[in-house]
Amino acid sequence: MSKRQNILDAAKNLLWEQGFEAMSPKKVMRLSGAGQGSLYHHFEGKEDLALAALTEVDSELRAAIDSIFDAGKDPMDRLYDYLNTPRGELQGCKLGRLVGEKTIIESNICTIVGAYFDYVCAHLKAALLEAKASGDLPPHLDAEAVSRSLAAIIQGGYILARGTGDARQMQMAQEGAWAMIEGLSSAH
Amino acid sequence: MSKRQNILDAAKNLLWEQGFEAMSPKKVMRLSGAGQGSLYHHFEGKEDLALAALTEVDSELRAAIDSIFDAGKDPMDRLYDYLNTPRGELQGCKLGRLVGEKTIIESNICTIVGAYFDYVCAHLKAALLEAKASGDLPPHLDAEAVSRSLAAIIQGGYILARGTGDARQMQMAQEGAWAMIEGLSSAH
DNA sequence: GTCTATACGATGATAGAC
DNA sequence: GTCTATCATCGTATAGAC
Repeated sequence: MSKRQNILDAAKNLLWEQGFEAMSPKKVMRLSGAGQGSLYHHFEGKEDLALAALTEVDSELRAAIDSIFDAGKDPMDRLYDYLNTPRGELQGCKLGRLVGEKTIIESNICTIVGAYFDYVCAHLKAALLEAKASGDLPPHLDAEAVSRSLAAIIQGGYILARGTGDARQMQMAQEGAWAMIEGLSSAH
Repeated sequence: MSKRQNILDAAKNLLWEQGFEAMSPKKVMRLSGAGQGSLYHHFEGKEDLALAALTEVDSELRAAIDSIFDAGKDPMDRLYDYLNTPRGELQGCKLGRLVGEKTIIESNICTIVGAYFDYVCAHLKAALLEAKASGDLPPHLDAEAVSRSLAAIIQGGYILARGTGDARQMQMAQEGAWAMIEGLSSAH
């Protein structure tokens, strides 16, 4: 495997485990086995490296989302699957976790995260609209707003879990979300 | 005003605007006008200072929560008020925002955040249970799980808003949450 | 209590040899 | 492409004078 990819993989790991500010070039070098020269030959600097690493992460996350929101599936099944995917790690969303850092907000990295959120919400909204159209959800439900709520439950679930050190908080947040969606479905 | 309080206020501002890792003793000194000697006289170090500052923040946030969840209010009104309090800042929750940082997770600071989350969820759960008892919400709704979902919507709403740079994302997440609660209320 | 001086490792990057 | 110096700056803390 090329040094470049070694560096990229190390950066991905460190971003995931420690965040952007804590991901120093030195740590990347240690973890990848590459020297300083290699790092600055392949990447312009720390932010450029993170940008490249997170572009790969973005692709991986979108692939998982595409699988959950397969257009061939029933819309309620898509929602169920999104809200029941096990999310046990206390580490948080590989992209969402980063926006707590001020440096991220001020950098180009933030656009990757924002676009990913929009991507997820678009899938959620489509499923909600289809479910409304087929009579599975009440016709006046605000699909746009609810899509944001459901995405927020996942991101916020990670926050609760990390804050309390209890991974079940995420599971409860997800269960509560489905309980509300299911309640709206069966009762209108 | 005492130097000690100046230092504490500066720390609170920096924690709120930049996070824990970015809050260096040097920045606290500049912002507070205090010298290094004062800082280390009143506090053992950076973590001790943050702990003291966030203990004050915790009290302030709990007071706001107590006001929203006034026991004299109708339970549905309490839920409505929690989900309709304007949360326009992109800065995020003064406590929840911090748990993205690895250093926080490994420190005693995390227990403050976790306890605050539990406090909020307890109030939410109580309101949900009362609403169920009075027939405003369906009897089988899982109050524990939904309380976590609603708290997660607030924390996650901040994440969405910061990631996209659009404060309205938080507002939408809150509106969607109320749409679901209200839908459950009117339809069962 | 408050200040200045000092220490030492880490950070993020550049220079130049191979 | 990859490596090893080398650098200025910052972060965190201690020492000791006033």
